[in-house]
Amino acid sequence: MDTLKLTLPDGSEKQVTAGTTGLDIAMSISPRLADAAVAVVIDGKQWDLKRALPGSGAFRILTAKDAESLEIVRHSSAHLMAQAIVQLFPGTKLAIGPVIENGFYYDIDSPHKFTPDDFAAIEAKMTELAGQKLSIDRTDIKRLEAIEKWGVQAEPYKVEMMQEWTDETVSYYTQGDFFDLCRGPHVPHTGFLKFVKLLSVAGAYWRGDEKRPMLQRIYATAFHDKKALEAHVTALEEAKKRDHRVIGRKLELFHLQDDMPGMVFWHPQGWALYRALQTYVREKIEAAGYVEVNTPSVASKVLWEKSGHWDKYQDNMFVTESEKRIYAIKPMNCPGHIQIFNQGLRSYRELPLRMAEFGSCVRNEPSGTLHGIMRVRAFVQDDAHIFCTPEQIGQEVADFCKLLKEMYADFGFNEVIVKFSTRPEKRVGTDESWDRVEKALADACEFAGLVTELNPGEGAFYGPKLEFTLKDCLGRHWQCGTIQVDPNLPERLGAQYVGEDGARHTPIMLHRAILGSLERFIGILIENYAGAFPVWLSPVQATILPVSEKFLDAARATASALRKAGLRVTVDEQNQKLGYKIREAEGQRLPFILVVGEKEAASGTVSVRQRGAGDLGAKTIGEFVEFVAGEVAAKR
RNA sequence: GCCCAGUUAGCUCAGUGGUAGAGCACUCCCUUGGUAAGGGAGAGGUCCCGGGUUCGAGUCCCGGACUGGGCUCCA
Repeated sequence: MDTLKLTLPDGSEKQVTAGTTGLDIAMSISPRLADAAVAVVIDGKQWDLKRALPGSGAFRILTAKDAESLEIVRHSSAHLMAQAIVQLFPGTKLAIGPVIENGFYYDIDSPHKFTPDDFAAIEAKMTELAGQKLSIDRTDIKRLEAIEKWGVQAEPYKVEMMQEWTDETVSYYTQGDFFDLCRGPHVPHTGFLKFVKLLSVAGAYWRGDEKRPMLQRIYATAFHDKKALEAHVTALEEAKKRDHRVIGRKLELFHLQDDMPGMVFWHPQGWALYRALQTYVREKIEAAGYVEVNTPSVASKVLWEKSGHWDKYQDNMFVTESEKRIYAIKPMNCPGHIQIFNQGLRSYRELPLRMAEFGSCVRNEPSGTLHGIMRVRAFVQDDAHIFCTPEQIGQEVADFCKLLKEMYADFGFNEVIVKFSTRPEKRVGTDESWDRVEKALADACEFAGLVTELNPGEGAFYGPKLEFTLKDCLGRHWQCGTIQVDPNLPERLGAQYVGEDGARHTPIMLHRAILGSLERFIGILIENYAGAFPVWLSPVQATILPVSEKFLDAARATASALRKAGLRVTVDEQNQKLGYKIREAEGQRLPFILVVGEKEAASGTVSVRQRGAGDLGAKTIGEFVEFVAGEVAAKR
């Protein structure tokens, strides 16, 4: 009889006969371990507890203590949710139910229209099924038999998937009278699935294809224990409190209105923040050798035809007409920048030419995609186009990446993910040119020492791109920066320079943005800081509170002195007690609150209260200005 | 654009076919204050828009707009 050789985590070796299961081994160690075991890992592969081990190798038993066991619990929870839904709502057809970050979902097709009101009943049914500790068992079956077993009528989605597979056998898992096609592994019984919460219901196209049927997707999450589940729910509530739309209103940063969807009205406070951000970007790019320009918002159809936008991007453009000529509002700044490049004869000596613009763009985005100020129709990009030679791409991409990381770090974003997107189906330019440019960008990444994830087919219609995703303090991902290599547009719009050889050449154009859109980036900042902006960005850096109306003039004089020193300050002129005004200013999450009363007015000082630190005592105006300058310089 | 759900005072939200409500904010008056809510009075509504059912619609039905959660798309 065959024996398997297992290496346990402590390094010891164990010989077992073929056919032994993980559960057998757990049991031989201790019955308590056997009870707690979720699954095992054999030779790096997760494996059902009750399934005969497939071979020799490193062996581990997964319990709730192992992070990877949570995925298995969630995967099994998806099955349990499906079981509950099918029992409660007969006629429901199942599509897919994968594990995702922080939970899982199941896509279903049902005559019942699910709403959050159904969640309690589904959760109750799941709890009931979990309480029954139904054994979860795997069965292998010939794929063609499985197609019969499921049947096109009953489960068209499962059948469609199986028809596309090429494996000879597939597997399914049974719990009670429910079974579901699945690769596994799963927990041994439903008793592991007691801490589940349904979160939301949403539409989702079958296989993500907008031409296929719309299914109902139920999002949910599951944990090993009640405490972890509750902590997650609390975290979701915290994230909700950071919603930029809620904070934006509370801090009077901006508003949106129904009759002009996707357009932001910046209020004085929000605009101060916007300008602080813009000033920062300006300083950074000027130091990095960029020149700033500004180009018209509306351009003739003729230009968009030449650039290719009319063909490839028309659906997203607002088009208008005047005196029988057709115009479109610019959705991008690149054609405009080439118009500036094309004025006069350019020399290779001018390259690389880094042309920046806070480019105001308008894109007619589908209504369903709009979201607060994160996704709007009118926005400003911290855009720039670098005109360079093919040889300069590597250095320019490397310099750009350095600048980007430096700037993200100033906001406390230290983790950046880079994606490499290659040629899409809808594109301009020859395959040879795409080959060349994709290689140039790949080489540039290597030169810059970037680790990239490949994103095939996701490039812009004119060229391949890198996309930079930052992680905020809640661990959420935001794609912001991008750099795109474009040999096509300069060619189409006739950009040329005179080379060292005296001949005319077409430059390469690098489209690049670091923050992406200022609107979106501010949305991210609001949520990242929960409205408590660092002093250097804060719309109001300090507010001055007179102890009573008698000291209003002294407060105003202080404000005027601080404004002269370049600080953004306000005076709280409300006829209220000090405690009330402090409470309100704290609610606005301002970095500094300055109290001016009899003592301060007489000595030319302010009593400083710093956000998070409390009362710092009295400082002269000069001392305070210096203190703030230090905080600003440190980007605190 | 697609699926589902929402839309009531400036904001957050109650209101199951019969006289539109609360808290906060706002205005005025009193109070003139020392580190997270002083007191009183008042004003504020096309119940998203348009149709329909009904003696009667914020409430039920249909259509539309917008918002939200997602999907597709995307900065």
